[in-house]
Amino acid sequence: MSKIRIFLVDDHQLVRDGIKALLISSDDLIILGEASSGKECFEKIAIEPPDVLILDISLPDTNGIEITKRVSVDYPQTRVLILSMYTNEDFIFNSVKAGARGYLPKNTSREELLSAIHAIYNGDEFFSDSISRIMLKSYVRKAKEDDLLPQRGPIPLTTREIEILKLFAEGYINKEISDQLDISIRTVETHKNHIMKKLELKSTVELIKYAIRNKIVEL
Amino acid sequence: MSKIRIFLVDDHQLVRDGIKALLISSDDLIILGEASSGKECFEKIAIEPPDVLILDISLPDTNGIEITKRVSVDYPQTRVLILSMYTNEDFIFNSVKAGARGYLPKNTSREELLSAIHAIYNGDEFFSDSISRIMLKSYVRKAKEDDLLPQRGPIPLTTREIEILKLFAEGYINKEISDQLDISIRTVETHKNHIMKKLELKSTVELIKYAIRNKIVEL
DNA sequence: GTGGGTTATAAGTGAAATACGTAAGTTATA
DNA sequence: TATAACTTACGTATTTCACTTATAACCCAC
Repeated sequence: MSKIRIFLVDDHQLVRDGIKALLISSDDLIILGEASSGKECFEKIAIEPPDVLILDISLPDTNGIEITKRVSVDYPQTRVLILSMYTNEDFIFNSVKAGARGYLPKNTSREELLSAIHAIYNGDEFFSDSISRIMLKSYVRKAKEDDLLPQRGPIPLTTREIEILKLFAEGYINKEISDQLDISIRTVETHKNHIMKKLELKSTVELIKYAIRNKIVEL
Repeated sequence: MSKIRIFLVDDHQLVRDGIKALLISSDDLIILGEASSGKECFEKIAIEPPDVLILDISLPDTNGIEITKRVSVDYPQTRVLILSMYTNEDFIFNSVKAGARGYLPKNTSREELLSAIHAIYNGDEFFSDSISRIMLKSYVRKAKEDDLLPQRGPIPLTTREIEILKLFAEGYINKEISDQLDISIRTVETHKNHIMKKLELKSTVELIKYAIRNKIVEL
């Protein structure tokens, strides 16, 4: 069985040495190399891309998220594990968005670090309990926002009006709407006028935006 | 110390009995009552709202999510714990969105159920490991989509064209745009035609949606 | 430095679409 | 049953669309 090849990026010598010390005794891992800056990191991994890249967020010349983005594109076989003292949701979200497969706080244990390395090496994601909690909080927050933003009050339109608005906001012109609903084009226009009046909208552009905001149509 | 008052909603007698059997021996809890439908549930909790409402998703006359919504508004002091055999992300998301404080699969253990009850009674959220994993997967997926959706490729428009599109998508009609930019209305029309041709858009509605998707204007 | 591509400007023209005020017939519902 | 709300419709004025043509400015390459 081949060993998991690790590359370490952290701007503190002591931290790198600490991580190495934690990993050295695991005989299914091998430390391929290390770097203290983004520049050094890219120079070295170009020679031999590792299986797992352990990244700090804050670095002298760049940050772990930028490195993650580039690595995800240029070395898709390399999986990124973020190891950071920063645990705020923005960093986590942006790391994941950039393509990180795992995120650990710096006060993690040796066992957790090893679990994380193995998990992401096997194609899974790994987030420590504390990071998971932060992500779940964010999930809950976003789920609730999902309800608050889109509609400030019920839609005060009739069934027919919503029907017209939906078709219009889907891109049909009045003639097509009148054909589909088998009514006069004038009626379609009137309905649209009523909608605009009711909602106090001044242009068809606002009408379309209203339809999107209120999920009458997809964007 | 007062006991945590529980109310059970599930359309299967056997399930309700099972849950009661699991909880009966905990002397810091008391089963206030139970219901097998939404209607019955609302009738009974109106008399004495519980601290924790344990809800099934599927019910004969409604569903747990609708009940959650109403309870969250009408009885804010009552916390909802969803206990469902359905573990797909949509149900979880919508439950949380509706105001549920916890979500457990039906194959949960007595210990986990008790932990969940105590957690949400204390104002925390509680999701079982399996549910948490589903939520985290979704978090990761959404984080990645966050980058993919907004732009599939760079905007192939000139500065002037973007300027025209921006004003149009803000709701100005051609005449107003021509006045603001101090150009002929024919020029505005020509620009708009060019934009439509370039982007292969068939209606002004699509034009507006394009502008929103590509963040040329706010929704 | 001349030709070619891109951009920004403008116009003609007929057809198509829309805006807006008005109004009649139909349901709900109080 | 009276009133409000909803759906339907038209006339006229305005606006936009679709397609074509045209000119000046600019940049870039050969």
